Amino acid sequence: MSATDNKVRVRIAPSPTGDPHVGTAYIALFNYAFAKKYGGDFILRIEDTDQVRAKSSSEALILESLRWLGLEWDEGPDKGGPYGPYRQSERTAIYREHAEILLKKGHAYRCFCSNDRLTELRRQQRLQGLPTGYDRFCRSLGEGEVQARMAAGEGHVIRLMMPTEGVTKFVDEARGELEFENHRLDDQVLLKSDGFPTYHLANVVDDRLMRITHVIRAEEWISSTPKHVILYQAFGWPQPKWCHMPLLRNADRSKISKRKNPVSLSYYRRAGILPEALINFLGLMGWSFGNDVEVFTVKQMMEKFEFAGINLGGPVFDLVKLTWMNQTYMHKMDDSRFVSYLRDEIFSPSYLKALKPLVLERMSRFEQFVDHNGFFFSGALDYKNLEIIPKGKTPEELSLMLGQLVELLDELYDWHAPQIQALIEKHKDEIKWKPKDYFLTLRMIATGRKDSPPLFDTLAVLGREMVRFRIRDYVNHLASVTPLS
RNA sequence: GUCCCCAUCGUCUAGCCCGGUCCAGGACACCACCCUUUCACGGUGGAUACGGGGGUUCAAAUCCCCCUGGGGACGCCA
Repeated sequence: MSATDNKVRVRIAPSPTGDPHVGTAYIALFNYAFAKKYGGDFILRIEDTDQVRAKSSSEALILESLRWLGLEWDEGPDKGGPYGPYRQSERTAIYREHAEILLKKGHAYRCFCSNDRLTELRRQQRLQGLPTGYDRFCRSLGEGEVQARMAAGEGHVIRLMMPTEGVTKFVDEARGELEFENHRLDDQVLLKSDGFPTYHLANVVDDRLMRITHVIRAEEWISSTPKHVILYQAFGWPQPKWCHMPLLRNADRSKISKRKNPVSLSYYRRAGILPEALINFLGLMGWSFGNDVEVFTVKQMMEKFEFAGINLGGPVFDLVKLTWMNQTYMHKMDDSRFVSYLRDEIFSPSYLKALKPLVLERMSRFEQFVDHNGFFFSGALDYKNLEIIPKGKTPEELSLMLGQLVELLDELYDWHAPQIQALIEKHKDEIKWKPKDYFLTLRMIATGRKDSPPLFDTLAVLGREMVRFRIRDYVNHLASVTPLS
């Protein structure tokens, strides 16, 4: 084995299905710190195998966000490297080839079961209190039948043939040895009927082909790891080392989610959180520097990082402490950084340009700009002096309506004024609110004032995360001033 | 429901592996006081935690078991 074979190689493998996620940055940070501690490589791989949900705009945002945080990768889709391509959608031939290998080796089989059958199967299993999972119906299909159905062009998937007895063990670097009974493992789909691989296949194949030595990922993957271990065994490959980081949590301790927390890195950037403050704060999640030191750089972190130092309790992502962290970094800024930050991030040319059509005709002197448009640059607003609850509506009704709205906004694919307008008009009609009640209320919540530029354009410019944040913030405010009975 | 992971102040955590130095340390938030024309920063002090029950031991936050609680996974999503 040559020296390069021993080189530490880790990866971050985000799926480009939406805004760049704070959890991605969190896992990226620990991968980065670990790799750099040992002079290893940090690889960025885009896992865009979900044809339905992958968005090309999302990938660019992920790259931009990780760069903003200073987590620069050594190999990735934009800069290439010796093990490319680094975008899974460009590697489908590789996955098909590997699925064929497993088929030949007798570790996989073709399955023709329909989605309807699978759904019904799961329903029955749950009804009877049985563990859900594929019943391995197609395992027993004869070769002749398989060939015939394939020749007839019948759609099918390729499943992994799990061992039915014994146990699968692996060492989690943060937890020690973990053990799973094989007969409980599902015959995982490896290749979907659209010819694309599932996460399990693509991930294992790529990690091997890209010579990944340590898989550092979130805790939610623990229960899939035995399947991955078995895949490595089926291919006859050596395993990487595994380490699962605790999951970031909402205040109620559930897995961090956009419904309960801002999770978009774009949001934190817009909110004026400094990248080094966010990174430092993330470094405090599940890990500590030691000696009661809380303020440190990535460089300092990577000197000290060890798997054994990981605290397994799921850390609550606390905006208040993040804000404190940001303050300590802000106060240390020099003059030029202060000026350039405001100019490039807060009053950036692109943002000002987006604002121009909304604000210009309402101004007669430039001095009015700041006073009229503060809400375009701030976060939480002050609702104390506004009468937001429409006449004839109860706080409960308003709260319910806003809850529905947040859900709807979340599902909106295109965040542009016409789409936002269509969605909101529809909701308004469905719940039979008067336009004035609905729009004025929303305007006040989004802007903190009764007068502002056109509502939908304003929401579009503010961004999904900010709008959602303000609605949520207002609902909290509402609950605090009117104790719900 | 089934399997798996986890468990120290409200929150982030130190201590736990190698039991005594811990009537548990630091930080955020909170309260009080000081500084101060205001606010903020800063300083000082305060309140607040080993989930419960059994063991083991001279001794347990630290080791073992049970319970409870929390979380995750169970998709042709990742």
